[in-house]
Amino acid sequence: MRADAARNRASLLAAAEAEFAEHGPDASVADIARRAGIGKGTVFRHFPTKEDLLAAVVLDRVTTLTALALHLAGRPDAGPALEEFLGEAAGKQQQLDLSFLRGATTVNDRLAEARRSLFDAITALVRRAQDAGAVRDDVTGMDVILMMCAPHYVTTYVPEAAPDLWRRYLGIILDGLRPEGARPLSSSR
Amino acid sequence: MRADAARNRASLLAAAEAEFAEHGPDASVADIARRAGIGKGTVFRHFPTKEDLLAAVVLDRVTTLTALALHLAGRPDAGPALEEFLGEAAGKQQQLDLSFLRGATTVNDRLAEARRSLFDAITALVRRAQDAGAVRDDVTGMDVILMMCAPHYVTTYVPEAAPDLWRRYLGIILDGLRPEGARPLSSSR
Amino acid sequence: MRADAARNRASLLAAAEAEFAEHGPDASVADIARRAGIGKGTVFRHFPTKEDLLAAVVLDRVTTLTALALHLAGRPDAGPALEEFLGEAAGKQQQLDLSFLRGATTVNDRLAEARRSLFDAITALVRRAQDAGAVRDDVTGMDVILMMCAPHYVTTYVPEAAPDLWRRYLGIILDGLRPEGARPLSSSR
Amino acid sequence: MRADAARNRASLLAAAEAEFAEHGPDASVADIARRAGIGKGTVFRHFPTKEDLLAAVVLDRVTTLTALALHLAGRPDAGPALEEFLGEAAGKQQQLDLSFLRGATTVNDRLAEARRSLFDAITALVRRAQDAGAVRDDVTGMDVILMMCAPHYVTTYVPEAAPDLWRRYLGIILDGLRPEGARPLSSSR
DNA sequence: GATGAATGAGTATTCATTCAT
DNA sequence: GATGAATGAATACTCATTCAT
Repeated sequence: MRADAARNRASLLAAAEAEFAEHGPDASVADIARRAGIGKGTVFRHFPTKEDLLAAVVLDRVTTLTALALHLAGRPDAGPALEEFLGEAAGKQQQLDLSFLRGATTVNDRLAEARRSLFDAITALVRRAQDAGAVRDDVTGMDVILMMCAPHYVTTYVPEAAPDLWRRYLGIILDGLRPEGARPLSSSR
Repeated sequence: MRADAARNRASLLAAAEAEFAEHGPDASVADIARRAGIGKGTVFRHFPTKEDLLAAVVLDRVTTLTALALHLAGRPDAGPALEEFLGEAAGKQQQLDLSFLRGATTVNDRLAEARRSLFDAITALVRRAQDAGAVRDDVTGMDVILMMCAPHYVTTYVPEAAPDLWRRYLGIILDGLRPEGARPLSSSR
Repeated sequence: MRADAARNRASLLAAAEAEFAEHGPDASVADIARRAGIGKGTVFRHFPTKEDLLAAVVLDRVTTLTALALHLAGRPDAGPALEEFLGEAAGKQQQLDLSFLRGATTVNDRLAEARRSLFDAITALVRRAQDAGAVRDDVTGMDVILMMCAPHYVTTYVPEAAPDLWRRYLGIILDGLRPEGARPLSSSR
Repeated sequence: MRADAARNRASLLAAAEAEFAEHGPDASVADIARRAGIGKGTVFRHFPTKEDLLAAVVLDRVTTLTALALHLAGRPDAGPALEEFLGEAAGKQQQLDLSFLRGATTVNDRLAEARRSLFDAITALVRRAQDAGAVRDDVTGMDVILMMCAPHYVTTYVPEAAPDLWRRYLGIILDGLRPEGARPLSSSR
C-alpha cells in the first residue's frame, strides 16, 4: 500500500470513530470524509460499504480491548485487574459506545473472530477473579461483557451528564458482581 | 371519536410501538402505517408529526410505569415492592426499550410532565426501600431509573436471547443496589 | 335546494373567494371549508372538484362585471363610463385577481358563456367610447379586457403596496388608450 | 468546474427557466430534472434549495436586463433607447415572466443586489428619457419597471396568442407613458 | 489512486378526493 | 345531507453508492 493511501486510511478511521461517536451509526459518509480531509470516493475505495467502515472501527476497538484484557491477565491481583479493565473499557466507550458490537449485521468474518478473542480474554479475566473470590461464581465472561456496556449506555439518557458519570453505575454493577450478598440469578441463557 | 378512528388509532399505536422497538426512532412512518394496515396519511391525521407519534408511544409507556409505581407504593414490604417494579418495568421494555425517554427532543409538555411524575413515583419507591434497609443509601431515584434500563439494553447485544435473559442482569443490578457489600460510589452527578 | 344547503353554498363561495384572494389558486380546500364553517365533504358535495369551485368564484365575478358593464352602457358619457368601469373592475381585482379567467383549464361551459357575455358587454362599452372620441380606434374590446387586468397585477410585485396603488397604473393605461398622441399599434393578433 | 458539471448546470438552468415559465414557481423539481435530463439529486447538488434554483434563474435574467439597460444608456436618443429597452425586456419575458422578481421570499443577497442594480439602471434610462421630453415627468423608474411586466402578463390570458402579441400592449403603455395627453396620476405610492 | 459529480431510492409531510358513519 | 376520517399520489430534500475525469 502506498504511503499516502495508508495515511488516508488512518485519518479515515480516526474521523469515522469520532463521527460515529458523535452521531451514532447514522453519521454520514460525507461528514466522515470531510473530517478526514479526503474525498467521499476514497472512503469507498478503502471500505466498500459504510457498514464495513463501521465494522473496521469496531474491530479496532475490540482489538484494543482484547489487548488490554490480555495485558491485565498478567497481574497477580485478579479482582482489581478485572475492575480496572471494566473501568478502562467503560471510559473508552464514552467516545464510542459498543453498541457497534451489534452493528455488523452482515457478519464480517474478521470482526466475528475478534469478538471471539475478546470474549476469551475477558472470560479468562473473569475466571481468575472468581478463583480469587473477587467475583461471584454464577456469572460468565459473556455476562460481564454485556454488563460492561451498561454504564456508558445509561448515561446517554442524561442530557448534560458529567463526563465521568458512568463511574457511578459501574460502581453499582461491580458491587453486584461481587460474591458478598449475591442472590441466585435466573439461570436462563 | 368514531369507532373506526379509535380502532385505527389503537392499531397505529401498537404498530408504532413495535416498529420503534425493532428499528429505533428511525423506524419509517411508511412501515408503521403498513404494519398498522392504514394509509400513510392517516398516521399524520392522528399525529401531526413523527415526533409526536413517538412521544405518544413513550407517554403511554411512561404513564403505565407511573401507575405501576404508584400502585406498588402501597405495599408494606418496600424492598420487594421496588424489586417487583423493576422486574415489571424491565419486562415491559422487552417490547420497547426506554431509550424513548431520550427521544422527544422537542420537549412535549405532556411528556415532560409525565416524566416528572414517573421520576417522583420511583423516587418515593426508592426512598421507602431505603428506609426499610433494602436499598443502599447512596443511590437516588434517578440512579434507579437509569439502571432500570440496563437489563433490557444489554440483552439486545445477544442475537437470539431467551426472552427472559434480562432477569439475569436485573439480578446483578439488584444485588448491586443492596446495602450489603456496598462500596462508596463516585459522587459525580 | 334546502335552506341550509343554500346557506352553506353561499358561505362556501364567500370563503372560497377570500381564500383564493389571499393565497391564490393554491388555497387549500380544507382552509376554505374551515373558513366557511362547513365540513370538507360538503365542499365536494357542492362542487365536484376544486377547479369547479374556482370556476364558480370566477363565474360570480365575471357575472358581476358583466352586470356593471351593462349598467354603465346606459350612461350618455361613454368615455367616463368606460373609465369608471375599468376603475371598478381593477378595484374589485384587489380582492381577487382575474388571473382566474385563465384558470378554468377544463373549459366549463357556463363560464365560457359568461366570459363571452362579458366580452360582448365590454366591447359595446368600448365601441361607444370610441364613437365618442374618448378611446383610440385601433383597440378592441379584447384589448381593453386584457389591459384591465394589468394594474392590479403589477402591484403584486410591490411588497407592501398602498391599497390604491393600482390607480397609478390604470391612469397610465387610460392615457395610453386615448386617441391623443396615439401611435399605430402592432397589428398582430 | 468539470466540463460535465458545467454542461449539467447549464441544461439545468435552461430546464428550470422553461418549467418555471410554464408552471410558475410551483414547477416541480422532479420535472425540472427530467427535462434537464439529469437526476433529481444533481439539481440539489447545484442548488441546495428549490428557492435557490429559482433565485439563480431570476438572477440570470435580471443581470441580462441590467446589462441591456446599461448598454442602451449610452445612446444619444434617450426616448427610443427606453422604448427599445422595454421591447427587448418584454420579448425576453415571453419565455419567463418576471413574476420571479417577487419569488425569492428569503431575500437572497446577490439577488437583492442585482435587483437594485436593475432598478438603478432603468431609473437612469427613464430620467434621461424624461429630460429629452420623451416620457412624462410624473412617472418613476419603479413605475416603468412594473409596467414593463404587463404586456407579457396580459397575453397569458390569450390561449393561443401570437408570439408577438405583447407588442400591441407595450404600444398602448408606451403611449400612456408619453407626455402628450398625460393626465395627472393618482399620487399614492 | 483520488476526487467529487451524478444518481435514485428513501423520508417526512401535504392535500385533493372518496366514503363510512 | 353533512361530516371528517382515510387514502395515496405528489413534493422537496438526503444520502449511500457508482463512475467519469
